[in-house]
Amino acid sequence: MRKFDDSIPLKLLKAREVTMSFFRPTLQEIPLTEQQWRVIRALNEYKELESKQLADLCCILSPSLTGIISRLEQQGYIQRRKSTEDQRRVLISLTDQAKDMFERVSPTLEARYKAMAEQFSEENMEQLHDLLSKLCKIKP
Amino acid sequence: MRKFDDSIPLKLLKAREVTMSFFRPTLQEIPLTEQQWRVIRALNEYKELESKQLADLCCILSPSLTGIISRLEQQGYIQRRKSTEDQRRVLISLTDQAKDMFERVSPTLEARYKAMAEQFSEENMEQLHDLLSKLCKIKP
DNA sequence: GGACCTTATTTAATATATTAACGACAATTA
DNA sequence: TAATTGTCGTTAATATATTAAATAAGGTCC
Repeated sequence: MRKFDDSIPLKLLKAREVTMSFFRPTLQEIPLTEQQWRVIRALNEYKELESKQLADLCCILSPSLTGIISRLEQQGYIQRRKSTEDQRRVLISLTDQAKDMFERVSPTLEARYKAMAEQFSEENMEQLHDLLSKLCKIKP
Repeated sequence: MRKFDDSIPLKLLKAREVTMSFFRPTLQEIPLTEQQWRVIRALNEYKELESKQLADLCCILSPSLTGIISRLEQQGYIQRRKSTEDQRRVLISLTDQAKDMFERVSPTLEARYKAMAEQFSEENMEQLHDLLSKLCKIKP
């Protein structure tokens, strides 16, 4: 019988917690939640996205994203508009305020990422990226 | 500037979602949540645990565990008693009903795990276990 | 043009995550 | 032994996760 700790889903969860511990303190100071930062980071890169695209990229389910979006909108970090072609679609983008905040905060978070990567080692990091990409391709 | 998808925390999250997709349908039929099953699996192996030990093993924070425990108790799956030496501690264990359910369900879940492991390949699985163990040792 | 089917987003209901703070008890110290 | 300090479990408040169902717009078939 396989042991409790020999579970890949559990180890992925624990590993994720360890990596996030590098960033939580910085995010708390802003303050932003982990998910809010993920959304902002995606929008910073892709400029304007539909709600569903954003959900897929950020690995957040649509119902959760609805709440996250509305809270970020209240905080003045994002704006949304309806697509003119397809009235079902909602297009989301960052406000200038969010872009400024991003430029101000990302250096600190990048530094934390670098600290994490160095401690883990570049070689391990590459191997892990590779394995996780492979793992994401399997289907039930 | 590092790209959005080059984030280890995000890739860990996505990989975990992929692996969990193998088990969710089975758990839904019982029905049990992912976290409830994690708690039951831990208790099946360690027999009796303090709330905090259980939280650490399952990677669930104490406040979340309080709710999970009370719901599992209502469903008749677990029982709790106060430690005689230290009145602060709560000792938690499975009921016979839970043990029966575990014996009935675990073969199916083990089969799903095997299907996942085979698709990913034994070699990749070993490498991933190894890398995740290493990753869990780094500190912010 | 209307019945039908599909897709995008939201709402609702319940469960869990996260942080802060509280109460009870235990160990330590003054 | 009274005060202090620390730990365990819980409660409270807010945010997110999960599933099902509702809404609304678009596309198809006839």
